Amino acid sequence: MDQKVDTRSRILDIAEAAVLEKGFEATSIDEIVAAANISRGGFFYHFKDKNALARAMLERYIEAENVLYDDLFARAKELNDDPLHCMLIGLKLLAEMLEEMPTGHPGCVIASTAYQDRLFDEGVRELNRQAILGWRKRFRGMFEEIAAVYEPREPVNMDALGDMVSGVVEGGLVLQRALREHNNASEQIMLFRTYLKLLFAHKR
Amino acid sequence: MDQKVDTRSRILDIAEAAVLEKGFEATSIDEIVAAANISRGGFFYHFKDKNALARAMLERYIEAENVLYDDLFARAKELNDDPLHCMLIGLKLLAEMLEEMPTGHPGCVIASTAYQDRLFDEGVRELNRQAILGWRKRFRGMFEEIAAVYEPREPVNMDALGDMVSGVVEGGLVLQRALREHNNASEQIMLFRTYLKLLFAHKR
DNA sequence: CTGTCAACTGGACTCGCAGTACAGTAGGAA
DNA sequence: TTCCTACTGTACTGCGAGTCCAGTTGACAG
Repeated sequence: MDQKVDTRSRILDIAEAAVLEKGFEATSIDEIVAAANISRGGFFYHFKDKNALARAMLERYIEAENVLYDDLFARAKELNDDPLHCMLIGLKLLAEMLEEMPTGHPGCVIASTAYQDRLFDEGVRELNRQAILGWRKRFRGMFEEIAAVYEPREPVNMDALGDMVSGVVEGGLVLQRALREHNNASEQIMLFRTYLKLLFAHKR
Repeated sequence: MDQKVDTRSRILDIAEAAVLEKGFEATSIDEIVAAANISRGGFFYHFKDKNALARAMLERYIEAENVLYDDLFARAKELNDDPLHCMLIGLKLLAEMLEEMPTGHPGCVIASTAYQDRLFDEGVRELNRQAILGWRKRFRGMFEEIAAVYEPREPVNMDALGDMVSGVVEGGLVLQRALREHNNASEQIMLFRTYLKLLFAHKR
């Protein structure tokens, strides 16, 4: 049964790498199977079909991303307790992290999934939706803490501002992929950071 | 020969609608052929393969988007000659336009293409790249005009700021697609607008 | 009136990939 | 010894992309 976990997650590792590099559609099951040194039957033993694989990958990816954010902002909080500065430090860390990734960035699976929509079933789409709503909640919470201390210079919709973190990252990754440059996402985050500095300039 | 143009652009119309709704991969040639009332042979007479179709669609789409931006900011300029206010009005118009689209928005083909990368050949990828670089140039130009009149409160990279327009739109559309909401893109644009207001607050 | 050409039709075929079915097997747990 | 999990291996279906090609239709040119 350790074997099971082992093979399953080996498939997921291989599939994730391939999908992030070439896209879901361009990654064939035969290819995964060959790389994992298993038979086609073995693959379908673990995953009913490609949708099941997509779902499992998304779940893992979202989980990892959440852990990453938890971690990042926990470290930021250690460095500065003020909610605004914590946010700013966290974003800086995020930008640095994105920049350090040699191949650019794995590229967010969310956008990829969103744009290949009909290839996936409702389960995958709902997972995707919940992930973004989760990030909205997370960041809105943080912005509300900031707004409790700093009065925004201009009125903003907190949900939309929360979404803007995801949006700026996703948008930056789209640019990065399309342009074949490697620091667009981190630059976009840095611009967003100065936005926040301007928006929450003075304490209440 | 009118027939040729006619059929070709009918294929493009049908393909574009299908691709924006379901994605490129999920749209089969058989399906396009059926909707256009032509034979498979007829399709391949006009387009060598699916890549040629993608290229033609992208060209048309980018051209249309450029015309749209020209138009939008020309109207904005009529309303206010000041470069900052022209930008702000243009973005407002863009946001309204996105919101008025009943089905959400056709969804930007750029992001879609970027994330299905390996499905396309170098020609398609390069087209995509050039489109984004074109927008970067356009918006950077506008921001430089603004910066000549208004001093930015914080230093910003003008290329990155130019990219941010595309990024915010793309990112907003990704959110919109994934969340199945319909005003995320326009909300994101409005947030970006208040960013610009804060950034370029006082005249030199 | 004839020939040419562009714009198709229609059918047959190859190939790669997803997914199904199912029979068989190796190895550990009860 | 038996049962179960985690596979292997093979064979088959079906779909969609792309190829090949022979034949048709209608406009226009000489």
